[in-house]
Amino acid sequence: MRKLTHPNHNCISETVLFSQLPQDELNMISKQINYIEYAPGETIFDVEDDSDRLLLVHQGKLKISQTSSNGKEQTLYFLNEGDIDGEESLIIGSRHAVTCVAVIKSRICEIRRGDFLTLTKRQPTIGLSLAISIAEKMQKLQTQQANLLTGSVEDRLLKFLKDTAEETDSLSFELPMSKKELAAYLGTIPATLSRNFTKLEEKRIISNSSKGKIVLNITKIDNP
Amino acid sequence: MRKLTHPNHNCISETVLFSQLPQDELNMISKQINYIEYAPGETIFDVEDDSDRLLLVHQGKLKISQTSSNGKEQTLYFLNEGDIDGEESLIIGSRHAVTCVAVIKSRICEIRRGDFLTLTKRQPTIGLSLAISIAEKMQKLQTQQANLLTGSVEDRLLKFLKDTAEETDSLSFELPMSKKELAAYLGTIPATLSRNFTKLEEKRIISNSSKGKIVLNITKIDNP
DNA sequence: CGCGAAGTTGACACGCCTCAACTGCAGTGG
DNA sequence: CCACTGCAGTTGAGGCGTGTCAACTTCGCG
Repeated sequence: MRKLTHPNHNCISETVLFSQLPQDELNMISKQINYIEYAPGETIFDVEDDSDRLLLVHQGKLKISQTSSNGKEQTLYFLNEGDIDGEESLIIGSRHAVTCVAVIKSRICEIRRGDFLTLTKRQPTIGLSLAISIAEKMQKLQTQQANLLTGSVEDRLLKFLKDTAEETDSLSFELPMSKKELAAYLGTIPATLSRNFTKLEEKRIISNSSKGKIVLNITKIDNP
Repeated sequence: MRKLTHPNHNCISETVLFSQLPQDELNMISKQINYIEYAPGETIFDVEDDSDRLLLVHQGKLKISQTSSNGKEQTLYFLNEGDIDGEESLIIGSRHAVTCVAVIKSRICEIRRGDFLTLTKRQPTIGLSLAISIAEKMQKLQTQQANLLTGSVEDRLLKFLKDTAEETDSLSFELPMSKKELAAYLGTIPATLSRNFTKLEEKRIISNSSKGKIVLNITKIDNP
């Protein structure tokens, strides 16, 4: 990690969490944030880390994962440009068993818990914004994990591909991550994932055109 | 469901969510809550229900479950006396794919979303309380599901038994729910659960004494 | 070119789900 | 009071998906 000088870009004002605040308040917060660059693979925080802070992703991609009692690691979700994370740690304190690492080179604005708490006293309305932010994340996490809990790897993979197609607004796209990472995200291992890609190809649901491009052969994207 | 007269018991003031509010505010909210009794098996809300409201469980036991795309139902958690639920629906609107049913006869205080939103405008600090409440639930849910995602049924069952022993503060206890429900909670089916109970008995980890009582044979409860 | 990681493919075993039959128990009604 | 019914729970047989282990190929990079 490498601490950077204050960015001309203002992470704060672009965030829904703070967008309602008056200008002078924004200026105060700006002085309290750290702007930090992380190299690929670097850990932003992990289980033993107790320095609680809010993350505003300015550039790059982060991965949030969880390691359960038997030692297996499960990817929960990714953070991309503009995403916020760590809202819970602001109010509860440290997050248990959650790890955050940079997937690629990333630049992040960080706000420490203490600074945030004093802010909430001056600006009580921010609590509601925070609640909204957390609630949205919870719903996201909930539906993600519901998919993991039920259904086969094939089901999960297909659902992921459909979702990706929807996001990119195209039936032909590249995977947003490596297959190894995708396996961890889908709660499986590369070997099994590979077989399921083959399955879908044999069923003519996808075709694997040149250079890792995925083509979905579905007339109607019927996601719930 | 059966609407009851206003309870002499005040759900509101006992809830952390509202405990900070002044008395006159508490009185106002009290007029807006509904006090309702649900029979066992009755649905409090489900996927298609869009009447968003906060639930304060006064008596009884409720079950929150989720049905994923392939039709399988997964129990997420239970609500007991004093528990709150539906915080997310207050601010986001309806919760997707989540169902709530009464396990036994239950009495619940309900606050409608609209009423709550006007409340937050008068009392902005309540937003932070709400955020805390949601964040805590999110952590709970997160660790619960992490256990589901990894490890065998046997692991999950044993962990559940240990947790239950810890809660009841005794190595000898009755299951807090039927084995059928426990199966759904552990993400499996009764048949598989039954076999795993047998496994644990053969390993002398538990003994199934008279009348459904479980006895854990562990010198040290070594939960992480 | 050579190294290491990513990805693929095969053999294999095991856990879990499916289906099904059977038992035990509680509630119901004749 | 005792069949009848229905549901919870158990047990068995069987099959499929998935994790494990291992060998091999492919790819990217110094």
